[in-house]
Amino acid sequence: MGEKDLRKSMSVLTIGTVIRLTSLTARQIRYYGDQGLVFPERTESNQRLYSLNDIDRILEIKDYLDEGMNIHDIKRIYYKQQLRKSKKGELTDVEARNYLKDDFLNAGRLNKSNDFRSNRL
DNA sequence: ATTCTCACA
DNA sequence: TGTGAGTA
Repeated sequence: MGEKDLRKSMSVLTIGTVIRLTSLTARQIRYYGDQGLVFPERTESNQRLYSLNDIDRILEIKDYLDEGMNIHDIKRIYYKQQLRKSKKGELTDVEARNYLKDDFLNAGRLNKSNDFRSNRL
């Protein structure tokens, strides 16, 4: 990983900045984090801090949502992407369990109607 | 002035 | 998802 990428992964932007850069509401931005789609850091005062990479991902999520996908579909996409990145590490296995566990928990109550799993990446 | 969590007439 | 309340 180069220095440039390192800078892009530095969490230094407050949610206010993210709002201006993405035209999304604080509610939506925080929600993506709650769903494990982005992982902003936290300051000692519990303030969320986003990186430029987070901005890219948030913008991407926004597009996917506009294209009709739901949080679950997007989760699957990033889940598969990470499987490809780390071919078979122990960390992946652990994270895989977390993703699935989280998936099942949320699947228990809400939306059972949206069952179009088309976007296989 | 900003952001955070929580909850819903 | 919006929004208002009550904080930090």
